[in-house]
Amino acid sequence: MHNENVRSPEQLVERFRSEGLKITPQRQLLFSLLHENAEHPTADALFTSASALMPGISLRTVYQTLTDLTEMGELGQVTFDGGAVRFDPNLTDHHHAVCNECGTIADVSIDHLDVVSISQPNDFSPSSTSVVFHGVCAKCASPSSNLDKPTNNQNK
Amino acid sequence: MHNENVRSPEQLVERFRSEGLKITPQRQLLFSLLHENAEHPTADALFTSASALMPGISLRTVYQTLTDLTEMGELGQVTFDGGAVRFDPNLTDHHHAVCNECGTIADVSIDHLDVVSISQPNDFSPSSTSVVFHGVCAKCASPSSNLDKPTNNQNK
DNA sequence: TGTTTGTTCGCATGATTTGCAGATTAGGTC
DNA sequence: GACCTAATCTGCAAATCATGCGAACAAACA
Ligand SMILES: [Mn+2]
Ligand SMILES: [Mn+2]
Ligand SMILES: [Zn+2]
Ligand SMILES: [Zn+2]
Repeated sequence: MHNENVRSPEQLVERFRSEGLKITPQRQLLFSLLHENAEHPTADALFTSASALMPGISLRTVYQTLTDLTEMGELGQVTFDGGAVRFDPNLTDHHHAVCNECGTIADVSIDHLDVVSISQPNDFSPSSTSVVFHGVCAKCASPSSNLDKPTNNQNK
Repeated sequence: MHNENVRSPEQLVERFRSEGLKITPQRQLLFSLLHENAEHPTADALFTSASALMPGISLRTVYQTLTDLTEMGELGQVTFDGGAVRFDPNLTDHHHAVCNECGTIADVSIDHLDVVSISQPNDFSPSSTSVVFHGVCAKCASPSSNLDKPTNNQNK
């Protein structure tokens, strides 16, 4: 059982405590909202979710905590097409597929070898490579499941 | 001699004329500034260049013209890491290499990439795939040519 | 030269994110 | 439990990038 991607709220509490940082209700709430969250939420989306559970929480605090986590390497950031920054609890090396219809962003794991074989632009030493697929996700493509198809395209 | 990438100022003038659009000095200036421009400039960078040659030109007009060209399919747009939109006269299918040192953005020909072989995320039908390399460009990497090394990292 | 209609320009506004400072509180000490 | 203090939270200002809007302007044409 490997866990290169966990970051449970408990682990984050542990990390914060070990760094001498305080465990506040706001932080704990955000830890839980991020836990196993594969939606690549924006700061504002997390603020909305958080506000429902903790009325009065400040958007500034959400940004602050997300920035802290990012600087600690406990959270990833991605942006697509100039939209707002999206936060990604998935710290594994992976890529993304953005659906033009519903706006969902799915993780795409690519075998390391494949990417390496591709990363060879002349005169350039890439330290990282990101691949973004734009298209239509399975849910939006299947003509049958048109009933529960999400239509909230959350792109900019 | 093929020219899948030209868009000379003259051609754009022709295109605009054929669409019943007017040929203004502002538009002509921007056409020339974009011609064979491989710098992936932002709207503001183009505004600065344009202002030097045509004092009084409005940033609003620059945005307007760039948007028009984009909607006409005569200009591409790319964004990196949440920075400002960059405009790309290179309409061929290609990718980009961003230098962490000097911020330059180089085109990466798709010939070097076998993207098709990699474009197979499960349950997803990609209509386009973009690859971005982050790293150090040849100029910044070579220990010899440290003299004329550009240091203007224009990232956000 | 005059008319028409698209264009330019300046400013307001929207969206996202960060800076700042005072109010608040977590966590340790007695 | 009361107290202290540094860290944190919060509200608001401000920076950046981009777009909406309307009045002034000018390209195209008769
Ligand atoms: Mn992801
Ligand atoms: Mn390019
Ligand atoms: Zn979809
Ligand atoms: Zn460089």
